[in-house]
Amino acid sequence: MEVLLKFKLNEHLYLRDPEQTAIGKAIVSNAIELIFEIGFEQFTFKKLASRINSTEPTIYRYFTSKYKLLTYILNWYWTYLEYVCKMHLVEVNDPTKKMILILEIITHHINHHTQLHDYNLDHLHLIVISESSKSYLVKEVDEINNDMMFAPLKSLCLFISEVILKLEPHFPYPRSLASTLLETAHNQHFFSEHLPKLTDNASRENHKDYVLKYLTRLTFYTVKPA
Amino acid sequence: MEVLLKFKLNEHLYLRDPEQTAIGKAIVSNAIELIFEIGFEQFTFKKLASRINSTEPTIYRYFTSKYKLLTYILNWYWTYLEYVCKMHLVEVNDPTKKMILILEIITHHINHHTQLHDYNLDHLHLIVISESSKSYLVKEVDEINNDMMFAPLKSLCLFISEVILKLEPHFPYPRSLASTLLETAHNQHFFSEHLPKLTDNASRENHKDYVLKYLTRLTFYTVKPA
DNA sequence: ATCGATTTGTTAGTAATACTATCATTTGTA
DNA sequence: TACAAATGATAGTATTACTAACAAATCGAT
Repeated sequence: MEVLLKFKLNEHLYLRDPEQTAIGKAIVSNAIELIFEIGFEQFTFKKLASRINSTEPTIYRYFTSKYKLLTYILNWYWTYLEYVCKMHLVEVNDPTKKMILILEIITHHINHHTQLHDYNLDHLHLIVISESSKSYLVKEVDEINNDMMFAPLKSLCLFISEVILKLEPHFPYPRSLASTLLETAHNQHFFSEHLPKLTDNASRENHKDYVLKYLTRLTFYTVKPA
Repeated sequence: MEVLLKFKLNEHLYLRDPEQTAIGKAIVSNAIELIFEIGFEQFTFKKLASRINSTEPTIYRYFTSKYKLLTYILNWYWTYLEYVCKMHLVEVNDPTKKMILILEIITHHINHHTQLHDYNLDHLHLIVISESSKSYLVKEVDEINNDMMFAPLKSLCLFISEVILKLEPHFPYPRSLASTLLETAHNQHFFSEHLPKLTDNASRENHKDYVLKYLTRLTFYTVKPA
């Protein structure tokens, strides 16, 4: 039996569902690799087309723009992350242990690289770190949001906030802390790697370990009552 | 006597110093307005040129690209913010009061809109919220950093980290907390306004007040010893 | 007030980007 | 085998991100 993770994502994200065809899957997985290699600004459909031995119009038949494709990839990631969190937390009862697991998952300490999918998760993680904010930091954010295109991120955030509330039922900022942890996981990793003066990681390495320790302090001190 | 704030910024940021000429100042102040109005993605030198009744080549004689111009604007902002922090903190001795003032300044609660400069600070604040991460979340971050183009942000971060250490001398993450506070001030403001499900501000308004309260909790709980 | 240097304006041009249209070909499916 | 759907090939447009070349305006020092 072959098990394969497939997430049916919001239909506004694509014209043709890329999960349904070989070329669609090639578009997404090669987009991840290409954005990883050259960054989102340099990434074009023309370059992607030539990488998969296809043509621009074919890619446009799946995605209307590179922003939509990026948002699709990010939505896949958020959906995947929530799935992994739920998998790991299902048999854990202690809220503290739950929270630690969540921090380990969002900093990519837990090996969730089972081959249940077609994408390179290490590269995807680095894309999320560098590019995820570009999907919502745009003038069109409200229309995009109306089309539910950030639903997976909101859902993950809600899930984490519920664990935070189990930890401390009267904590007044569970959602903000959840979104802060997700965002901070990204920017502290990026800073640790590229702008280390903005962090306290003097080692110039072990970015994931550093971020996990910092987030652990941030979380458990912030939530506990005075 | 006329007092005017002028910051001499890193020379790698421009070809010709925009503070030195009327057209240079027009480029920067109108760039702030135009980016505020249409966002950085839609912003072009051509549109900016027509807004100041000039031409593209003139702007290119000051800035080599719109990214450099954005980085210039952000550097002006970080330099300005550190200046304002130092102004307000100079006669305050209590570290807790210092820290509260810093949080008020970075969330734009303190009226630092004295007309000592040519720029619209409210618009600049909103640009910083939406666009600042785009200056460093690029593939060229390491070369840009080598040219000291993030020095003002690092300097501000260091300044805040020193106040954090006065609050709690053995706190192990003063720089990370400082950079987290700056980044979180932006993204929670943005979320509160555009993606409120990622926050606990149900009011759909008073974003600055909400962010200040949240950051206050985050800061003082995180730094204090267990 | 004049000369020379610097800055700006004008015009034009290029390569690349972000698409779209059209039609031929291939493929998968009933 | 036939038909629809997907893909490929080709071409084209408007815009963007620049650069070149030269003329006009301005500014500073004498």
